[in-house]
Amino acid sequence: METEKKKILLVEDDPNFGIVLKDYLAMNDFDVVLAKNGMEGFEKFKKDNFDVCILDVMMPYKDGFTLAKEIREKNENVPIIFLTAKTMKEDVLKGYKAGADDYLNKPFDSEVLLMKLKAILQRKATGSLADSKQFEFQIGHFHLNSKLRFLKFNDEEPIKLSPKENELLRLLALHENDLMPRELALTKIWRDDNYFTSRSMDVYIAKLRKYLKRDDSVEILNIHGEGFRLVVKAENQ
Amino acid sequence: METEKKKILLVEDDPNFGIVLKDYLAMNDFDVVLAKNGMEGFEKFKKDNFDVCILDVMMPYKDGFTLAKEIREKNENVPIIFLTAKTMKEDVLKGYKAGADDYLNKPFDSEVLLMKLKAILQRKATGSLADSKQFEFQIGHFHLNSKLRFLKFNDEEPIKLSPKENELLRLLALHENDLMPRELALTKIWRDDNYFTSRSMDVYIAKLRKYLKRDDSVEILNIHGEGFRLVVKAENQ
DNA sequence: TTTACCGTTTAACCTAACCTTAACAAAAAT
DNA sequence: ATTTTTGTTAAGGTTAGGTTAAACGGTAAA
Repeated sequence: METEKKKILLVEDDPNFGIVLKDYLAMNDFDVVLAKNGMEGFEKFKKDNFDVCILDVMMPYKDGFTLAKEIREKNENVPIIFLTAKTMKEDVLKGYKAGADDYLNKPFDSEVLLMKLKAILQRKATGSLADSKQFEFQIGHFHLNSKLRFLKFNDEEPIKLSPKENELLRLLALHENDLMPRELALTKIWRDDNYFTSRSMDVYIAKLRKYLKRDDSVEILNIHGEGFRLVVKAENQ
Repeated sequence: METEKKKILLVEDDPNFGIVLKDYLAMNDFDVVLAKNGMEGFEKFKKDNFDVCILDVMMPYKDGFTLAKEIREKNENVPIIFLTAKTMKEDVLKGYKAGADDYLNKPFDSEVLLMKLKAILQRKATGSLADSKQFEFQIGHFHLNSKLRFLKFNDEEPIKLSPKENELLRLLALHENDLMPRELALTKIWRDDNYFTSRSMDVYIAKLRKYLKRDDSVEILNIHGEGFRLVVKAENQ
């Protein structure tokens, strides 16, 4: 039985918004610690154990992204949610979002935040621990947005991905340059490991290869009998 | 109760335009202080408390970005709106980094400026957690007034929206450029998530698409099995 | 009361999206 | 050489979504 309140570190420089959000989360049975800038946030993070961190990206002195990196050095697993301005251009945010467990555009719907918190804590509780949901990736010249299910190559029209394409590419990206075992994808995405699901997966590998063809520095290699490897060759730029 | 007029610092080097804009804002119940260059702007900023700053970017001696940085050093929270030439793109990004809350391309629609001012002041007041409080949206060239239930395209006759059309578009606008999950709309608007309400929602999506067709830069995309996405493409002309 | 109107739901039909399975070719392992 | 695994394309079936029109139900005008 888990009767303890979940602890949230909230780092937000706007004092009005910070307090409103803190109260709202407290009302919904979270234990919230509010820090009003990146430095204070990091101090508070070191002194306690948090279940989730919610970081504003745009803060003076130390932005949310920098803070996230420091937090990651201390703790690889704690889920991080970024709050970003809606007016920021996507390419500006690309870098920020990569490495996030989730993000929300400000202003946002408080119910959506609660949903996300619930989902993240649920995921952690059910033991799929290291699998906290990172869903944006830079893959060579591609940008994968796994939440909106699209793959963008430079400035081209985004390619829409089907759920299976998306999950598979995401799993490969999580193991970038490393082995992504067949069995892992089959159990995680297909929920069953048999001849047919295995063949189905091969079909999806072929589809992904077709998409990724436009960037020579990216390819999916097979390791016979083991699985696949998403290889991103280093560029000179 | 907030009966005080909101105080605006307007920094604009073109004297004609500056005076016209000042008068227009004054007419709309703002208390406007006009400065005609960056240096004068900073002096006036130090001597008073402003709710918003509107800064022209291109000014002699001290440009708007530089001024913004100085203002930020004094006050981390005051909202800043930039007025920029339409052709600038790099500079816009630079502006965001300096901590802009919004920007407008010159020449601009004075009503749009009012809208942005209202939105920003609203956000500050409510801490932007105002999912139930935001009723006006700029959607590309459209303006949605969700309280009065109309959608206006440029200067055309406003389109009257039915309650369902209105709520659905509002929910999409709240999630602009992001996923608006089917389930969210169904539970929030239809209060029930079943086959029929889902089909009903699709009908309303079709209606909204028809309205939005007159602006090429706005569209409602479907994310199969997940929900919809109101996409507003950035203008480049 | 009847009629007209409006917003909404339901129905119907069609297309697009998605996933699996089959089939055959190529590569790797035995 | 034979078997197993993988690469790839295409056909098939299922479900979700796009769209239009008719049916429904409530309310206001006649």
